[in-house]
Amino acid sequence: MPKQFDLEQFIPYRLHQAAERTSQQFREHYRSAYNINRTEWRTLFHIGSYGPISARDISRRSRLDATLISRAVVKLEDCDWVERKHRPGDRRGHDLVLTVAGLKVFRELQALAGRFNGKLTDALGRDASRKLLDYLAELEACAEEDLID
Amino acid sequence: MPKQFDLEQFIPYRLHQAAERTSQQFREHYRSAYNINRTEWRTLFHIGSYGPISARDISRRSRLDATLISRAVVKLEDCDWVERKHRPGDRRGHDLVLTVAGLKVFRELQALAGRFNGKLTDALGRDASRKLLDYLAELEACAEEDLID
DNA sequence: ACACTATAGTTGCAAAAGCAACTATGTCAA
DNA sequence: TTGACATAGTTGCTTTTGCAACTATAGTGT
Repeated sequence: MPKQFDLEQFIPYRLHQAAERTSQQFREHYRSAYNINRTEWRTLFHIGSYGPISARDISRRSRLDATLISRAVVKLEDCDWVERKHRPGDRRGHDLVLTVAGLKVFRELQALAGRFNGKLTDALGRDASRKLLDYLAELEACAEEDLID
Repeated sequence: MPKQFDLEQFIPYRLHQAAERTSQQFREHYRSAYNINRTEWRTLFHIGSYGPISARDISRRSRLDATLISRAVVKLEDCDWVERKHRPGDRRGHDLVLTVAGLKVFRELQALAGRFNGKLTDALGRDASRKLLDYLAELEACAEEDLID
């Protein structure tokens, strides 16, 4: 290995550890308060933030498998938080929008996420937080290329 | 929400996205080359890097559920990459060590991980990479505290 | 009209992860 | 000693995720 490879400096590993730990409390909250899982809150946020939007577009944006979004939408419909309407003239996809109840949940979770993120950002410092997001964007771009010989 | 909360700036979300994308190629490799999963390579790396070590200590270090480590160790034993020995005087835990074959796999994957990480580090720059790891450590420490309310 | 291809979404199945309950062993103090 | 508690690990079950195959609809070219 080139210069003593150390697991603790392996970026994908460390990113995953940091992601797990920083999201844990947030996950506990949306689980206990709303009985939804990660895919479901993400789907809710995508519809709330970018809707009307199709399941396929949520899948592309979030890079989650279309299957996951499909099931999440069914669940969110069952909760009466999301409605789907066929786009006029195309019976394949749907436009997904939040219901009034869904919007309420979205706003509550969004406010919580904002405060949550605020604490992380404050702890790190505004400048470092911005740099962190930049680094992450660079890494994501970098991961498009071939990283294995 | 305080100042237009944007999903794309939600640190836990972005960390997870970056982790997924940067680890994808590495995952594909250890899957196709060695038929192991994430928990298994991590367990292998912990034993290779820090062994002899108990399953419980791997669980603590990696923050993976003890169940996962237990099953991973069984799998790695089946591959004849890991051996377990009772610690003298305590029949509860075991010391886990790599076999010769396991060491070979470990070294190969370790070398690959080193090159892989090197490319990420080079893309980001040495200085930024170091800062990134620092930020991640800070965030992980921060996640120990109460971030909700 | 017809075949061919692309798109949107769903279903079924399998792998992976997470949780609670369990066995077995060790520790400690009354 | 023995009773309470702690530790290490395993088993069974459920949830979550991931993949491949499928239906249905739309577009394209001949």
